Amino acid sequence: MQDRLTERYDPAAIEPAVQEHWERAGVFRVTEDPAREKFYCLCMFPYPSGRLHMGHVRNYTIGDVIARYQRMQGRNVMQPMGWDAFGLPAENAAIENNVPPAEWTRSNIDYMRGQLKRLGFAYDWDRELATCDPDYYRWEQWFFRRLYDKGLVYRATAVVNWDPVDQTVLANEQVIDGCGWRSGAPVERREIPQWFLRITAYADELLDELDRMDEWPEAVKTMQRNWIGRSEGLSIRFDLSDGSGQLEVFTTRPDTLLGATYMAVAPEHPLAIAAAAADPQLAAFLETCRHQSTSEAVIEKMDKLGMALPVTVRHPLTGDALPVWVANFVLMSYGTGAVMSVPGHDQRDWEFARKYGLPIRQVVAPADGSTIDLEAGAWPEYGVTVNSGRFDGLDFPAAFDAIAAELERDGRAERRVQYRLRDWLVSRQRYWGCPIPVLYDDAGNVVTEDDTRLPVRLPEEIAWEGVASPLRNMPEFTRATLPDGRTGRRETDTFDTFFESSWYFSRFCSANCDTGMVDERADYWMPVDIYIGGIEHAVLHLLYARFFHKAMRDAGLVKSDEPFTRLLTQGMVCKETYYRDVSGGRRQYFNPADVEVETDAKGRVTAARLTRDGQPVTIGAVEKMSKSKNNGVDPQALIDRYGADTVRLYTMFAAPPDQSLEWSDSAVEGAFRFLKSLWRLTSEHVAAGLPGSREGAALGDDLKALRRHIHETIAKVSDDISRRYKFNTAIAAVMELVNHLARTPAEDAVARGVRHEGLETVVLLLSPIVPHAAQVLWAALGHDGEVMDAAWPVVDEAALARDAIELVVQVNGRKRAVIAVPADADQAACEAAALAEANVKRFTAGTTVRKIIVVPGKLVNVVVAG
RNA sequence: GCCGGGAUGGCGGAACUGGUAGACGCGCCAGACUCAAAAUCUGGUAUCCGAAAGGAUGUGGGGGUUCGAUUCCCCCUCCCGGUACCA
Repeated sequence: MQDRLTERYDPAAIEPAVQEHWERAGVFRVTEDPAREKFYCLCMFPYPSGRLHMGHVRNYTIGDVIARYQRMQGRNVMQPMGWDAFGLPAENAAIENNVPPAEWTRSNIDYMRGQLKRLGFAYDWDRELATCDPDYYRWEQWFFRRLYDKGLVYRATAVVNWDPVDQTVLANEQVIDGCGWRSGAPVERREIPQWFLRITAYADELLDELDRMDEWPEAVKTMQRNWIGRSEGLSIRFDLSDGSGQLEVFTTRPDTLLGATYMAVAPEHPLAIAAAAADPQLAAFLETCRHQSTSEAVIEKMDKLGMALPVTVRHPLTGDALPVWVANFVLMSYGTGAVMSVPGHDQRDWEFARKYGLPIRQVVAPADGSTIDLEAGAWPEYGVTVNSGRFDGLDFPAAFDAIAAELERDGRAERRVQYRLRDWLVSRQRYWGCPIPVLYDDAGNVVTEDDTRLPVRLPEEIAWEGVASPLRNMPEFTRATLPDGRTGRRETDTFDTFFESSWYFSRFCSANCDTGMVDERADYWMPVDIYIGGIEHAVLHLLYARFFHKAMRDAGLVKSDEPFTRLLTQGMVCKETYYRDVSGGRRQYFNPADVEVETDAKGRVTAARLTRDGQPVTIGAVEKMSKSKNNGVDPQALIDRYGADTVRLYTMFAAPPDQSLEWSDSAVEGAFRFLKSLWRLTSEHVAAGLPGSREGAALGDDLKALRRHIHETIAKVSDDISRRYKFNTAIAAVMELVNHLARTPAEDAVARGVRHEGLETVVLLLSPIVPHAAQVLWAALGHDGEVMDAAWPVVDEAALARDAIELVVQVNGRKRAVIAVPADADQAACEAAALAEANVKRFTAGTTVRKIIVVPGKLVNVVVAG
């Protein structure tokens, strides 16, 4: 390590040298040490899409800052990294470039690993894993069998998007305006048998545990609670009028039962299908429904359409005949595929009833006696029952109980707890995933794979023809001998990639274990102390991972109830978009790197043109960096130009981690400028020789103020990093300190001593953020060893003492003056000083002082009247 | 549609528990250095009035609570994330 500073800050020279030194010394390799407090710091692992994007840089810098800070607190810190390597983009690359997914994925991993190393992240690379590696996925195949034996796995049919031209299943993302993204053909719904994990068996625990997860953001917990959607209600069976059977529905509002005026069933409901056989018009309607999206967002936004079925049901209380309709918004996969419709008290039912002339009845009224207008819309609030015969005049719980009791007595209903959460569909009809380890005998019966025959390897040498998974056409894969020696065939579906990402954090603890899924080392490291990743994972990934962890716990594999003690959700990285309208109403997007922006005298953006042709482009919205909007800024170009430390510093400085970040190239320049000036200040300081001890020397007012600032900054930055996770304000505080250090002359030994203390503090406080520069500066300031192993600075309470403080003086809440008072001034003294101030007198003259509010240490507010 | 989040100078953001709105940085303007440019340094920079002192206005819009509201409550607009096969 160098100990004399070059005059110029040259990241291209120092960063590779420092990284090489880390690598040689193996400083990030960790093992279990029961004597030390552990800290497991984890970022959501990346999908190896090709190159790092700014979202990755931001995510991993946040994690690295926290990991390095915890290390300086003396903890045994583990920070691993791996690859969420299965997924759809690899198949798209295979189709587009005719390169096998395995090859594409592994070369992406190699490139991106290099980029991560170039950024200087403190990872223990010995623990690296890729989920497409058979040594990884064999254990989830093994665990699938444990879940199967426990009854937590089952096979049932589910609806998929089917592309009739490409003869393949499409992801929701691949369906654009109801058509396949490649074929352009209208997509069909198709029901096929698929594998499910019984996550609903853990619904109550997943819900209840949220109350004890104090270190998760409230927003994420609320979203998970709503997603699980526990509700208590009544399951009611309506008799079909012709006596041919019953129609079962679930309702959370039995108090509105007397207001039910029709029933609605899903297009796939047996009643609808039966009726369509005799009615071509109905059959045509069901056919249009068959082309409907499977996505909730699309279904809920489309026109609500329906048709009457030639059947009625009997109301269980009144005996009235209620019509049964088929409606395109009722989901077969949710509940029983049928709902009772109460248009008076449900807005969607109201709109449907209005559209088709169905009756609307009021059966609940506001408890305060006010009236409602059912002509204007439904009234969905809780109130008191009306028009409900012998059930009139009851509030919600009383009406619920009375109606439930009567129906239960007759065996027509029972109270039930229902969840919005559905079981986890883990089958994917895709090639690039972990093979589901089951087989079928010649009669089609399910046969689970034997542990001894695992892993079921995904063939990687494949010829990709067309767009469908090649597995189905590979007899060498599908033809199999069953564990008992009979012939059969192998399942060609693969797991949802959320399966892999649901347990990788446990595997990191015992990454090289080849005798089990995890070993006892996981008991030392788990749970993860802080998990950092995008807010877009608030529900799906984080709920699946919580469930999987509990399932592993119940299989005796891990000990903790929850996998992630603390969660930090980062916002997205955004950038302005630039485009031109091209034919067909489409837009051609241009990358910001290829666009020049014009500004007016105030720096306001007025126009943008394409550098290539000098012609204008339209300035679009600021959106999440994405391929489709072509607004990604390549971090590599910035790293090459400014170095890793500048990129890290800028991403941490630009916004707090949980907010979205709008990328600005010029602000990166500012971060670079700051590092250059810190470098220069330090270099000038050490060039004059290191100062001796300042022990015992008295400080003047300026130096006292500087020392106070140094120690206030230590307190502020420590709190910002460890409690608030506000790295932007931590950096701002350090910048202020550096400005203060630079403008305070340091000519004599005492002043040079204070400056030395200040520079040491700055280097330590910044070292988690800019570790390369900090290492070199630390050495230059006269220290041996790693700055990351130096102790975090400690606040000197004595340095914080102040003689005088400033108080704001307000008159009627408006700031009129700032006064200085002794730090120990009492309330009366503050009031007197405030009232004596000339500008305060101006506003109090000729008025009566009603009261004076003194907020100690902050302000005095004089309330006057007249 | 539903669930969650957000909106503050020209821009990113700060104000942590209801107490000085705009810290820090970018940009811009002026000046210094320079033959010149770059780099660097110094000063200014919410808007309006004013030479200044100071004053008025101002945190997406409308209302409310309070001595005092970016912060708490109610209503609304727009933007973003998720919506179960993108990861």
